[in-house]
Amino acid sequence: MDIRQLQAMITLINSEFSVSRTAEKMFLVQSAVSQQLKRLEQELGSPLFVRKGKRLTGLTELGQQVEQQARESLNAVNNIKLLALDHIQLAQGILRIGCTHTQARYILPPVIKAFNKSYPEVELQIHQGNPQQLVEWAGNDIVDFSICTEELAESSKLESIACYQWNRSLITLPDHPLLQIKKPALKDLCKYPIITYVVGFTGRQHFNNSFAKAGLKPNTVLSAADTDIIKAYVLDGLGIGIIANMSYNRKSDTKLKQVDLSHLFPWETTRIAYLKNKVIRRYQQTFIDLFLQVVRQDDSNRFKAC
Amino acid sequence: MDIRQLQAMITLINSEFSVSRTAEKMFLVQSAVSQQLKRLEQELGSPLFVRKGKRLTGLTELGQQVEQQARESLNAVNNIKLLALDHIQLAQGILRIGCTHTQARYILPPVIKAFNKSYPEVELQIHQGNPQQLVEWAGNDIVDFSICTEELAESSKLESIACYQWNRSLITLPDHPLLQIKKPALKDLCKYPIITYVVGFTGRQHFNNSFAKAGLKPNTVLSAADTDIIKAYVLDGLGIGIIANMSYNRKSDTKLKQVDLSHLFPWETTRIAYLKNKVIRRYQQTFIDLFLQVVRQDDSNRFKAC
DNA sequence: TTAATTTACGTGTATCGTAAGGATA
DNA sequence: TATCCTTACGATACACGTAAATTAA
Repeated sequence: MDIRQLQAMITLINSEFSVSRTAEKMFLVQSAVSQQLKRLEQELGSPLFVRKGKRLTGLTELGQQVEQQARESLNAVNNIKLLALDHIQLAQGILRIGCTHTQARYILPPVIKAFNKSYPEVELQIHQGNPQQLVEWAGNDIVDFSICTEELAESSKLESIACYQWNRSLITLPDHPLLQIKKPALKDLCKYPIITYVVGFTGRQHFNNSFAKAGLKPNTVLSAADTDIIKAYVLDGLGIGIIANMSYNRKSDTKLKQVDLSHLFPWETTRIAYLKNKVIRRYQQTFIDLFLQVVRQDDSNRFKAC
Repeated sequence: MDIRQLQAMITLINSEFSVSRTAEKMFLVQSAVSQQLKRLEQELGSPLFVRKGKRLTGLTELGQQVEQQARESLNAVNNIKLLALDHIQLAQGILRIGCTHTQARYILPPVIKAFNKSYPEVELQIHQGNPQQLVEWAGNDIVDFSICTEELAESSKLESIACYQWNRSLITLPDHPLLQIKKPALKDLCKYPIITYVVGFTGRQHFNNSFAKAGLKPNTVLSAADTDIIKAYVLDGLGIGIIANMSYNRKSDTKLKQVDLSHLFPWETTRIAYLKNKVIRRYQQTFIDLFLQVVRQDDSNRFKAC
């Protein structure tokens, strides 16, 4: 048995069973991959793949069992390479971070600045996506970590660290009547058109639940995946905004007033998630440490430590 | 990187860093292994082994980290082979069981009889040893399972299933004065010379503790690793025997009287231990099932189910 | 037909074995 | 000196690429 054979099998699975795309990804010709897969099946004595004529369409029962072990084996082999790279002290490489717009725009900048100072040779990649994608990417080793608030329970492949907790704030134009109320209630919010996040993003599910539990129906006129859009429409007078409180910036958002709403909604926990059993390189650990440091030392009262 | 290179590394570690013995075990010449190790180190870019001139003497720091991952990778590769073998329905192979004399002599016979009936093609090996050896053997894949009462907490490599609980019995010649007492106390036992297991075996540690806690000192005139020896000396009139209660056989031990002592000593748990993460072949699972079935259906009142 | 996979065959690379060269106990 | 490990070199095996055959969409 050969590592490349196992690699071919896993790449094939990750390529929807297309041998030619697997070959591309492995920098080989199709026939080479075809042969590798054939040899693997021959050595094991049973087919691993379901075939429709010449096309591969899926895994046999044995194939599914083998897939698990193959992934573990390849992961361990990859860990060996990572350990060796780290040992040579090469503070070089790529750091792939998955996150939502909110993270990329409002939390990460100081972290990335500090990280780049420590490891100028490491290429930083920010992969922006929705929570489902973030989990998928972390699980399939497309990114090194994902910074997630939702969907984490889904994947047993992932481990995660709780980083901070946040809640929501109301943002309005300076002359809005809601600003007269010190602690607005849910039913106060329902009187006005609301602009907030789309479902699946940034705690939108819990947002909905809070109203539903109170028997209320908010008048959500617009949903967006990122806070900048919400702010723009609030400024435009379309309605009131309800955003994650770390997205309000006292200094730059001078045309918007902010009111804390943490008495109305549950606290959300943001976590860094990464593949279980995967070795974490030194610079990756540094990134995590910096991230935690930044959110914990932040004195803007935007997050709560865990 | 190549599986054989990793295999060479692990075999080397398991051979006290002798390249020549590693080569023998791998059915290669020394130079081939030497080259494999060299290529592995070259690819990783740092030495894995500490050298004294040309001799290898140990692992570098990196080597130790790599060893962990290499073992995981090889284990997964081996699991793939096992899964494939099991899939071909080959009810053939070897089943290597580690156990003490007590197990081999008094518990296993009916299990082995039943197993052999189901899988006549499987070669059964009983590796008899002391509890420390049993744990070591299971941990290094020298045996497939070990049946252990002690020492299990030691190794985090192992998983185990609780099988049954047992306690001790007194055995004496038919005319012994102790037989007049219905429930002998510890101090009663101290009046007579005692024959029991050597330290490390069959609950001897807890045996000692029970007396120590009561401030008593038993008069142990002879210790043996197996019950047959103890019985022989009791028959010889050397003293009273204290043995595991599953070792007394009502039918064959007619010249010895037995008194239950479970009111005096803690219950011991016997477990089947096997390597974590290792795939269990179908016939191995059958063996475990048969073992559990036998001890749970046993009506001789010798064990307690868990 | 087009796109994709398998099979056949020749080439090049990489690993093994032989044998010689050093190093250690 | 005897044992053990490394290096050099030649042979062999094996995986890859080219190209033709086969099959599905």
